[in-house]
Amino acid sequence: MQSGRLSDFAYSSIKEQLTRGAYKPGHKLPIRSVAEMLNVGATPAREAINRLVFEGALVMVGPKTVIVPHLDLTALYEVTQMRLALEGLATERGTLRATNDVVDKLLALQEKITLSLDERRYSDALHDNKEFHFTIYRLCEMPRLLSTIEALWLRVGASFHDLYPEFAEAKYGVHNHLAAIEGLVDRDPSAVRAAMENDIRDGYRRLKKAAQERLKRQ
Amino acid sequence: MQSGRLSDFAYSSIKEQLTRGAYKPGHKLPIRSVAEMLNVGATPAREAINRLVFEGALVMVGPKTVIVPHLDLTALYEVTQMRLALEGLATERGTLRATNDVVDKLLALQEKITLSLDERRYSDALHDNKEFHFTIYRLCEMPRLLSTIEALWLRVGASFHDLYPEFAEAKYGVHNHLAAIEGLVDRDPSAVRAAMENDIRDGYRRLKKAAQERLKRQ
DNA sequence: TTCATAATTTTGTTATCACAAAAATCATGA
DNA sequence: TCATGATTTTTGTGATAACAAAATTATGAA
Repeated sequence: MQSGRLSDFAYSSIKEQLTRGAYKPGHKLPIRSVAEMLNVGATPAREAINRLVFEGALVMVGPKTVIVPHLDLTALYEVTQMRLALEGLATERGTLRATNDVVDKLLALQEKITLSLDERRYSDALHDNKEFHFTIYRLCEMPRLLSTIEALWLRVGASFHDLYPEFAEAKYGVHNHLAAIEGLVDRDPSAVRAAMENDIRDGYRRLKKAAQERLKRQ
Repeated sequence: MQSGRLSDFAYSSIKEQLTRGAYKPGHKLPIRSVAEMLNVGATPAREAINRLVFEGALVMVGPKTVIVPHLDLTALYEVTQMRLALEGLATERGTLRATNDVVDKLLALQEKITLSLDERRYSDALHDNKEFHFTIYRLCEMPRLLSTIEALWLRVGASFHDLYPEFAEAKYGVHNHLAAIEGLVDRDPSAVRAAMENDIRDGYRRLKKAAQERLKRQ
């Protein structure tokens, strides 16, 4: 179940819950409740929560209240800009180190994604979509860059997770992913970057639209 | 002296020490020592240290040993690439919002920097250099971007701080800063970005060279 | 001296407790 | 019904102690 530090276990657990959309925006995360739920003491729970606040995955709305962040279009925009810059960098660097094995893996992933979308298994599609992106980003072998990008994904993932299903419906991304794969085959950094940027921007627009509609309904 | 949370106080204190180069690379930071030095309990000290480890400003070299990172050219390169991407973004966005007041402030800062360099007050020069950069970055009003950039500065600042004096000697940067100011006057985003990128790259090269020479000497 | 090993000290982690402050609940009056 | 103030509960923070494991030092043999 858990190995080593309880703080890390608590951190991973909450993070996992967040990326699975287990908590609705606004949901409170008091230390003692988290501690009880995970069967750990207050100290590891506290540490995990604070770390997630530092990373921006959770927000403090009062001196003693940490919640799952509400939809925040400003944050979404800002994170998108940072994603374009950093994932663009990772993509260009990665393309130069691409191998045929990676291309095959991406093709397989893309087939899985398409299948998942057809069968409306959005959660699976989103999971493999993330794997698709990070398979490319991992190529550049820049661990610090990678962890920064991961933090950005978590940031929007937390508050926008429940929008992803309606976001995935549109099947945006398929075309961009295929373009990215073609660019990788050609070892053409700027082509792959353009495809990935397009993917990020499409996602941003779709997510923003869904968020605006939801905000209007309430 | 300290207001509110002791953890934050401890965090800021250590961070301050790091950016001032108070600790040599390899210096150990055991919880209890830090706690005693800052006159706080173990909990705040522990929290501050862990946070700095997460951010990459300190490194864990064993299950129970946290040290100030040694010179690491790989990390320097990686952080530089991220800086180019993120500070480039901040610069372009900021340029669009530049005002004459900001230009005046930058001119004043640049005069201070030049004076400090002439009088060999490198610490002052470096401080104002940072202020110069962040005065531009603050313009875009993207707080999440800004804090990410700050973390990057801290990252290299910690292990490369004692190289900055010999780095500053060369007076690199002056020309780039002036070019940036001119670009701001013209409200020309890509001009300012080019100047800032050049500044970052010059700094990287100088720092890398100094680090290599030092590594050779030992 | 050098290296492996044993003894000792140091250290990180976690649970627990006390306290002050914040948040929630309730009561009251218009 | 709603605002407002008082009361109760909940909560984050920080100190402390116990424990296991790591780091350090001491030891001894080759």
